[in-house]
Amino acid sequence: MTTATQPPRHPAGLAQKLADSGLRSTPQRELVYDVLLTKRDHPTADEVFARVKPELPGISLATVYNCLETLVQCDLVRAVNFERGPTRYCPNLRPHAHFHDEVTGQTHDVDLPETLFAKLKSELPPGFDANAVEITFRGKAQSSAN
Amino acid sequence: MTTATQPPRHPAGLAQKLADSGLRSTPQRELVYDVLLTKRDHPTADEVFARVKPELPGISLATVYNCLETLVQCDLVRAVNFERGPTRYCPNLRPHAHFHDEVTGQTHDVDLPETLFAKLKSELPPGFDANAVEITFRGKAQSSAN
DNA sequence: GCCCTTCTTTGGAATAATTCTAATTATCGC
DNA sequence: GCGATAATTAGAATTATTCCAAAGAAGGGC
Repeated sequence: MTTATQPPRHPAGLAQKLADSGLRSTPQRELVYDVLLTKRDHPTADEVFARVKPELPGISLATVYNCLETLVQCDLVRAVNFERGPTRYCPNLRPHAHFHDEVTGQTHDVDLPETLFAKLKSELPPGFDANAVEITFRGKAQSSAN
Repeated sequence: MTTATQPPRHPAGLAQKLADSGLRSTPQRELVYDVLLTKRDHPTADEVFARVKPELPGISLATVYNCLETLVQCDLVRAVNFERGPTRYCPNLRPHAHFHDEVTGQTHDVDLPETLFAKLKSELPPGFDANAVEITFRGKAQSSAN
């Protein structure tokens, strides 16, 4: 048979962004990124590992951690922490907040107007220069739909 | 000599708040709380342990964790998490945000108007009911003063 | 004041998430 | 194809925290 390449399910941006940082595109990195884009439910490293393994059975958990860290470094993915829970990963790059449902444990993205982020930064006392703001809500969401 | 009692350096509120929850006031709890009130630099459990030990050499780290957890439960102290770092403790009960200085690693309280917290909650989509909002800034602070 | 129950503390073992390490494997440019 | 560099792997190590079972206080009723 001929060497037919599988169509990549991930945006072409990945290889480029990696190259920008002097890094290589690898099957592991592509697949981890793909998994994040496919089901955007803020999975933990363990969950990503579980989703990735069927497609690439030889992959190790350490590699999943490495890939996730790499994607975060390349600004393709955001790491989200809630209290002491395991780090979760989010491919949504727009500025947004997170809502943590205390009942289901699910994390939802909440889009907020840019102006609010600006307003928050403007409230800082003089001498404080923020380059990032993180906003987390905790409470109950009516519907459990993602 | 007479049994002169040391003046408690912690507010009388502690014993009361504990009693409200059916808990007892103990030297360990008093001292841990006192340490938090005395130096409000958002110490970790380890740091609290180190500050408490000279006064109560027999205290164990597990007890410090227990006491801190108790104080949080009684709403006398807030637990603050920043990324994956160890939990820090804050006796400031006013609603406020935290500014994490990337250079020094210090955490500063930032008072924000109540209206801003209300505004944030009002931006949530219908069906989302938040009972807490956490705001964390990350950046550089001009002065390293606490 | 003593007993009983309940609450606390304690030290050490256990756990969870993550990072580190050293060795193997893959990839790129020539 | 070769050598240098980068990436992956398995497993050990680390960190922060929680769990556990036993020993130690403390208050209430009598």
